[in-house]
Amino acid sequence: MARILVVDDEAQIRRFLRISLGANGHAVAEAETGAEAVALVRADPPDLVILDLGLPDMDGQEVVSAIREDSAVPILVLSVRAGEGDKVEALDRGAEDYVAKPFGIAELMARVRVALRRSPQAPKPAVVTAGGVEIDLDRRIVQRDGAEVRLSRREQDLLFVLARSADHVLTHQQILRAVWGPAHVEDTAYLRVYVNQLRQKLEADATQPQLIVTEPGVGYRLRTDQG
Amino acid sequence: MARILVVDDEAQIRRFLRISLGANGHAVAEAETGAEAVALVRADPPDLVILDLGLPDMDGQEVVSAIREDSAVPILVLSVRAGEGDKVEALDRGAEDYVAKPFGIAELMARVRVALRRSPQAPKPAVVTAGGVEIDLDRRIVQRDGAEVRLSRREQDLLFVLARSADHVLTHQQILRAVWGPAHVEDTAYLRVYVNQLRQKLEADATQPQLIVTEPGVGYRLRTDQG
DNA sequence: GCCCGTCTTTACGCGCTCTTTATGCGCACA
DNA sequence: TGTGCGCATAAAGAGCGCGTAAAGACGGGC
Repeated sequence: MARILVVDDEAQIRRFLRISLGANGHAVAEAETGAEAVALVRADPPDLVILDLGLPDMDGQEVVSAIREDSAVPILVLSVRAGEGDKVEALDRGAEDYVAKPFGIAELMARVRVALRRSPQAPKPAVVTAGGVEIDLDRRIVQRDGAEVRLSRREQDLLFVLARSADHVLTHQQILRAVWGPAHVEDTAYLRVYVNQLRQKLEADATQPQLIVTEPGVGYRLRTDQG
Repeated sequence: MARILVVDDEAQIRRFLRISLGANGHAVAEAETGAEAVALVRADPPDLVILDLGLPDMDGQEVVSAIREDSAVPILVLSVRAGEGDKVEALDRGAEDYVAKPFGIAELMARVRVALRRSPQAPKPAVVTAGGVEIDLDRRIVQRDGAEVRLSRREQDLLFVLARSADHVLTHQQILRAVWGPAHVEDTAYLRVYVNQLRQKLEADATQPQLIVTEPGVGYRLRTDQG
């Protein structure tokens, strides 16, 4: 799900975090020292760093700053030091969150989720392009060669369902259920009509579809530039 | 510096936060109840919400969810409940951070800074232009070809809701909930009437809308110059 | 109490969209 | 070569979403 770097000199804590994070589907890398952590982040930035302030080689606060110089990766600080000054310093140096030990694992996992959800590790392109056609999923706008294309509601629904699974085959049933609802998973006639209408409006040559391609006996697929 | 909404039923806490936040250069708005907070966020989203979970009218957790339905504004939760379950629930409902009372003011301010620095510092354009029409979101002023346009209360509400999501499609329900409240999400007749009135006042040719465009079966969208 | 602007509600007709049906084409298979 | 199936395409009727006007209800100011 996400790649997380755990920085702590105590093997026991690392083990505990590795298991907990792993159970939540994350890939865990580990570092024992600040220098090692900084080097790892620089070499291959993870999606999140969990950093214990008490490290043998350098002050944890310095590690926060050092990482921030290279990367904007979110940093979640762990510390036995519950003093307010430490918290303020770490947060102002660029840490995203600060959890005092001993911490509850449920809370920590919740805070990990928070940190990960606001930094979409896979910034999915909200806009799909294919040939001269541009599909803006966020704004629900479709353009062809720069000009906006007028689509009816059903046409839009169908196109966006395909676009959201760009370059993946969707079966007739999947599409019908998504657009017309579970009651119409058999009405493949709808599909043929509307696929055709979209092709008329979007394809350069509707008889030679480049955008919405038929997968015979299976379904349809929207082919993009990057796919 | 930033606009912050403080939600707490205890006047003493509100006062304390108002002074502390004000000293750091923030503009503070206040709400005593959950319903009031949700309404304020909907009407004019602040940059940050500081929310006490213990409110008289509704469960604080519900307030988090209600705000999340309308807005992505960061929410910092305060609570006397230090239980892990409460923390996890609030964070998973979409809160950005959770601070247990009693809290240190220095730590709280540091966490406010964290929440603000990652929130879209991108100063949203306080003024939206489209064709000859200029919409000043801050001052709630609308001009057409340099001349101020008189709009009724509902007309303003509707226009500003659309303008705040400029170039994005808003569904009938979203608009109705924002302007007329949750009880009228079915009254699409309102929408037709008021959209038409705005077009009469703002469009060059009300029969060929360039500003407020209809998305058939979905909703409406305000089209700007930059969009 | 009256006036005027605003909001709400109702009514109507046009035009688009959805649905449905019919027809034709190409391919696989016997 | 005929048959059947899946898909493409065209077309037409029904339904309703939307624009528009206008009357009634409401409320605030003088």
